[in-house]
Amino acid sequence: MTDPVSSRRATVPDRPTLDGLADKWARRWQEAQTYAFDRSKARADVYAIDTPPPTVSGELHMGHVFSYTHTDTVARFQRMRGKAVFYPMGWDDNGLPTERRVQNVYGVRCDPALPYDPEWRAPATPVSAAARDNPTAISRRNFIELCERLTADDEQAYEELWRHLGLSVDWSMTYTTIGRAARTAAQRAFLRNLARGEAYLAEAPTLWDVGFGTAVAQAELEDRERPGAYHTLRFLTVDPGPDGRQRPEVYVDTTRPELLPACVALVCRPDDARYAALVGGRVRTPLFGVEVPVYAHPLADPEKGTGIAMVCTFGDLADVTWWRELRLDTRVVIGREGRLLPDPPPGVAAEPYAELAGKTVAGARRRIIELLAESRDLVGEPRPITHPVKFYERGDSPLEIISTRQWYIRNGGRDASLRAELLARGRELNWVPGHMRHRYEHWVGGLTGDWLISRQRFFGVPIPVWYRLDDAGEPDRNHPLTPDESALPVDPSSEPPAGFTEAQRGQPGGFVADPDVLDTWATSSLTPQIAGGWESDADLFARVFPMDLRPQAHEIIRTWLFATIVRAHLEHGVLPWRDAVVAGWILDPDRRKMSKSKGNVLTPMALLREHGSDAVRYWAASGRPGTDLAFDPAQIKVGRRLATKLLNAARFALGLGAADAIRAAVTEPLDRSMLAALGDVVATATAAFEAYDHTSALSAAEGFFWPFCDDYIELVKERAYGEGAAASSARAALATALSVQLRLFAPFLPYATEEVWSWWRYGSVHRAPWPTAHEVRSAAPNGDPALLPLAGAALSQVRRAKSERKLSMRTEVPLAEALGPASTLEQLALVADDLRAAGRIAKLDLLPDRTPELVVACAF
RNA sequence: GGGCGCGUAGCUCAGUGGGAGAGCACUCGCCUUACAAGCGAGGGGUCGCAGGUUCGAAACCUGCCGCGCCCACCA
Repeated sequence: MTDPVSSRRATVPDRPTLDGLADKWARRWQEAQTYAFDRSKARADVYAIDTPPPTVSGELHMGHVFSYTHTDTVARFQRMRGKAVFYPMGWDDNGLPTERRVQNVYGVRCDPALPYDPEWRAPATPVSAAARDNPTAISRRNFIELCERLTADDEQAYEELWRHLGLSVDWSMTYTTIGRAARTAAQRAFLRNLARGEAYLAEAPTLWDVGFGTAVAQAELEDRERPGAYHTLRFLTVDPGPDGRQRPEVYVDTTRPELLPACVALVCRPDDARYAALVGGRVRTPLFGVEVPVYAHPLADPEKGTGIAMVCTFGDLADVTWWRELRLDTRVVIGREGRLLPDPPPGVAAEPYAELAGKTVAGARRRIIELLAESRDLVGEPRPITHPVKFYERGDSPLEIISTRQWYIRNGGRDASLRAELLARGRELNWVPGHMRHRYEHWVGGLTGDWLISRQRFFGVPIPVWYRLDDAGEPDRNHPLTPDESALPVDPSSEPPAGFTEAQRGQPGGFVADPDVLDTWATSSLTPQIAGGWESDADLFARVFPMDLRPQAHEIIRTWLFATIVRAHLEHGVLPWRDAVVAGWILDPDRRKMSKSKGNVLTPMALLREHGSDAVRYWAASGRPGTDLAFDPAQIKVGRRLATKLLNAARFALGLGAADAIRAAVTEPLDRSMLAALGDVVATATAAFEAYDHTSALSAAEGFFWPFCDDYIELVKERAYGEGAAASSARAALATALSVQLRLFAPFLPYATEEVWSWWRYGSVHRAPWPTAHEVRSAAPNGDPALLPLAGAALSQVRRAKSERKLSMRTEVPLAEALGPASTLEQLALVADDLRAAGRIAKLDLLPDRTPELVVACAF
């Protein structure tokens, strides 16, 4: 039997249409719980997906549609193969993107010093640009309420889009990264890291975003090309030595003259003869007259500027390296607001510094250039350059480096053995495509420090820690107070630690809360644990963890993928998943990365409504993992054509009575040939899906389907109309082919296939078993796959004869002669009746000939 | 500066040692009772360039050119 499900009389619409299918089936799938995870299945029978929770930042774009469709095709394939597919959705609503959006939409800023105002109401509509520039200060709690309100609206819209697109998600398992489960998991994991010594608190130079007022991590940096200028400053040597052995002055190029009061040394390369005599001596900074040492260090680049660098605390990461390795002094001048501090650092005279105090970096730079020019310590004119400047990837102003106290998690950045373990995890992971592994290797190999996880922000998971205050009111940061895991999640800023009362907050002998929140990656690095019920649903966790698949974008290998591996390695000692499939970009038709600002009219929902979800999914599925894909409306139209064709071909086959004939014997050579070829297609598509090559699976199915329609159906049409064994053979083959092809297309075109399935089958095609080559071949044993292409080629020649004479295809051919090798003609004889019927050939002669290939000559 | 990937028809892309392909676009036809939102036929490429390996290279090796992405220490 080809199908265990008993067939029923087909009920086929007269004019099938794609319109309205998404609304109809999305609702029915929800009602029928078609995609519900069956948690009675054991781990071996589960396929678990660690879905990327999209950032809740206003709108999903076509890039999301692209990559989430890929994952959905995999989920549907695995489900049809009999796996219980664990496919939750998450929303990443925690963190800076949400805060920024709240600030912009409502024209507010958070001031944690303000009291909560329960009467305060946000503007009902997005505010003007002017209001954004002069934001209203509101309390932390008011601010968080706005974050929650805005993300709730967005998440509803996101879900609607995903449902319309047809993602086969189990929506009962949805999580958010600010939700209770995520806060609990993030705090629990942090506390365990702390208990094992993997999390620690340290005071150190930190990358600092002035705009957001928070520290950021190495993984969140990006370089941007910015205009700058070299300023040549004149330093005087303190002691030129006997006979002026050393030069009396030295010229130093800097792009940041405003950091002159923070200068702590000059550095040149050890082998640089120009400055060799200076090394070990001291020079005096211009304007401030501070004596600083001159050192040699291999990091100095003789090609840059004058070849000798001014080291400041801190202008860039090289300064940090020199400061640490050369044990330099610390002279801090830049504060957390990005302005020069009111007081000069130790050893710097108050008088010229007062000219700079309180100014922004840019303002201080303008003023110090004037001062240096007046004192003739600025040599020549500033020379404009363009150079890469470090930014927080979501920030608007260049990062500063400020010494602050922060929490870190060990990630191998300072620990060779942990780094080696994490590199080994990367090699253990199955990367698709394989070359994406390099991104991981290089990132982990190039780490310069541990993972900074604390953020001086508001809408995030609070760091679950308090500090005891001594009698002088000073916090004891060496012995943080932690909650019991059973108390999680906690908000230390509104709950006291065990053994204290709220009245003791901030009092000597009492306690104080750590004011910071966790970086959003410190939560989203736990998505397998959050979604899988870690420590809250042990039964579920055992069935889904470690997961099978992590689908994600390549630009967050260094963040999300790496951080997730770090957390699972530290907590569970395993990889969090077996396979990582990395999606490519969506490009504009002009080959540039598609940007939200340019995406204007291309909102996903508008495209889904205009072309239909199956059509958009078809376009998305034409991109393979790791490969960029141009947005192409023409491809969407092709997808729509395919889905429409599927409806019409099915309508035709079922109209012939194929549904009732599905169990009849397939006896005719052409029918057996078609099914033999289809068996090969099934084998190809299955192997492709197993290798996450959904594109090849689709093209195999599609490559079969069009000739099936244009040649096979045309060839058997006349026979299938008739009576007897030959007719029922055609109808049975049509029914089997339809059933198999619907299932092959189901992962890509879930709506059209489900619609057709509903005309004649029971249940959902998405719960039907994935076809097997064995199933198809046993329905029609010993088929010769070559017959159908041969018959198709012969028919094509007849069609060409008519086309060249500008005749209708229904024109009768009085006589056709088929010439070719005897063996070919023997094969053709097996399908000659079908060929005559389809070509409207009155008389067909088969004439053995020395022509190497079949030639069909038509006489009219 | 380092790494990774890409370069095949006008466009979007398959093809990894033996016939240069698909879809779209284009041209010419066809009311053909599943589908005119359809069908049939056709034209179109020195496979980025130059060497090498091989009986044979779009494919393998080397170099170069161009494009993209990721990373990199702001003097």
